[in-house]
Amino acid sequence: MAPTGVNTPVDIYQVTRNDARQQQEQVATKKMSDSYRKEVRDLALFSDMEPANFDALMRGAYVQNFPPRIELITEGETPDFLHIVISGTVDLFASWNGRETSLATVRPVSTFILAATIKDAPYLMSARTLEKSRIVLLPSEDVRAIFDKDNAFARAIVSELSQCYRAVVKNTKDLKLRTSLERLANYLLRQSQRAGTETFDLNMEKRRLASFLGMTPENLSRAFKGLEPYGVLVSGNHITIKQPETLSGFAKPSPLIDDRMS
Amino acid sequence: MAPTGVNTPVDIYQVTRNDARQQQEQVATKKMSDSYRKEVRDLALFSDMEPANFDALMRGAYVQNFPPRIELITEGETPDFLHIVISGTVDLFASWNGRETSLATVRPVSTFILAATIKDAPYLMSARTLEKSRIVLLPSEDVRAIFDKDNAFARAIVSELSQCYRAVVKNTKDLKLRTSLERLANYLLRQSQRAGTETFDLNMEKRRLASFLGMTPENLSRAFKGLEPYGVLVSGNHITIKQPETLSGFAKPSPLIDDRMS
DNA sequence: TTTAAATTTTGATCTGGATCAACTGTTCTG
DNA sequence: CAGAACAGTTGATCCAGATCAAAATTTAAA
Repeated sequence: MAPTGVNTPVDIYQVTRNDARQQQEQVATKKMSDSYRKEVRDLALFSDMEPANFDALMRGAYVQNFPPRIELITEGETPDFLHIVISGTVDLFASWNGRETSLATVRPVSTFILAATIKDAPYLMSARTLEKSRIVLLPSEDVRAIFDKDNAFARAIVSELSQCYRAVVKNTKDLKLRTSLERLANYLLRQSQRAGTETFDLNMEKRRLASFLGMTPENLSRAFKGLEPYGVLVSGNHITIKQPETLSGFAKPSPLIDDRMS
Repeated sequence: MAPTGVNTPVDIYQVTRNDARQQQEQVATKKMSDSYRKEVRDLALFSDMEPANFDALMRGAYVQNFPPRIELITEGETPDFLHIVISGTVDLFASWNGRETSLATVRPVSTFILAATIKDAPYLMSARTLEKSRIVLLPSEDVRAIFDKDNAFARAIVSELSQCYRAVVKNTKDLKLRTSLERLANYLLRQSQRAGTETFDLNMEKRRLASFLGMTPENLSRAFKGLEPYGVLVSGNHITIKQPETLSGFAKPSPLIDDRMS
């Protein structure tokens, strides 16, 4: 009945709003000093815009430290801020009818929910921190105002959105054209390539990897077993691809699905 | 083994390039006169741009009539043109490892493969006409050149890409959070809403609808049966939703998945 | 109109992957 | 440090949906 890779929201990462508020107070929200200016400015999204406009954007910005497992935004709400992950990890997920699925992981340094911010339309995904994270918050109204007057910024947004769009299309192809075993095999090859070695650590819990790949944790566990014949060695988070060609022969990676850039 | 809603490419719509070329010659490619200017200009994507820039774009434009089942573009190729469907229907699909799946249907008047054109990156999807179609072709280089100098155009592209991005995200949620029966139920409700009546015709073959919804034709057939208890009457292409509330109670449509605008 | 070809439907069977349950190992926490 | 949560694994069972085969329609072509 229930589709693949879905958890009831109550059995995982359940942190109440109150908990969140409590913990946030430990590290106060503050106006952004120069501390993270450079990191933000270096993002392709902001690097070409007018200095004056960048300054204006930064004047309204906040930096906030969040503890793990805090829900930052909730799907359906209206975007108050464009978020930028400076450190830590953020999980984008969605729920429907008591089911939940992981859609993406955001790592430093990058933004999320740009499309909702620009269109001033409700979030389609919720976001939660996975670990202690530092987030820059840019008021949506400021972002839209500067989008309206800064042409370089508008063009950078085009570039960013194209990238995001293409990433989601690739993900859809992965989901519709491959079995779960194939998805896992290709995921491992991508991670291996990213690491530049045949040995690497999974950078998220298996539970969430399962949800991301559209399967249950039990099945992911079996899928890892199923890749043993292709030379995949698993020990906790630690993965070794002993026979990359063999695995590749099974996974048949394609740049039109698996190249995370372009 | 094979994932859901997939066909081998050879068993459907197999039209060779030669066939295409032969038939195209029946209706010659031509430089675009004023005939379709207005339709193109009325698209949100082009309506705000500088008249001079729009003219420049139109000077390089072609209109072409295609017979049904012609492959217009092939995934992996580099975008030569931004396409605009003036009449007819275009299917966007993708293949991997001998499997194929339908990703979207483009209807008049709208563009497709904007992201690839702007980024000058390989197509992620192939496109084929489903019926006799009239397509306007704008050379990609022209589009990029004018994107670089026309600020209103750049902003319109942001709006269009946001829309596309959000549509794909919604589709992913549909796929990952719902069973095939739920997807069909919600699809019918959307179509009904679009038509404004409880009675409407499916606007594509069931075979392709199945692929689009991520299931096999056999299963779609059974799914229609499975919706009878919720007051869905099917006769060929003709659908009647006899008890919209009952169906809605089962389908549980959500604006964050099913609202095609916003 | 009469074949021919393709789509759709129906039935029977199979299988990938979900669910349920029990157990192990890990990491918080009092 | 002991106990409680929780992540991960393993086994047994179940089910949604794929596959295979064939009949019934529909569409297209001669």
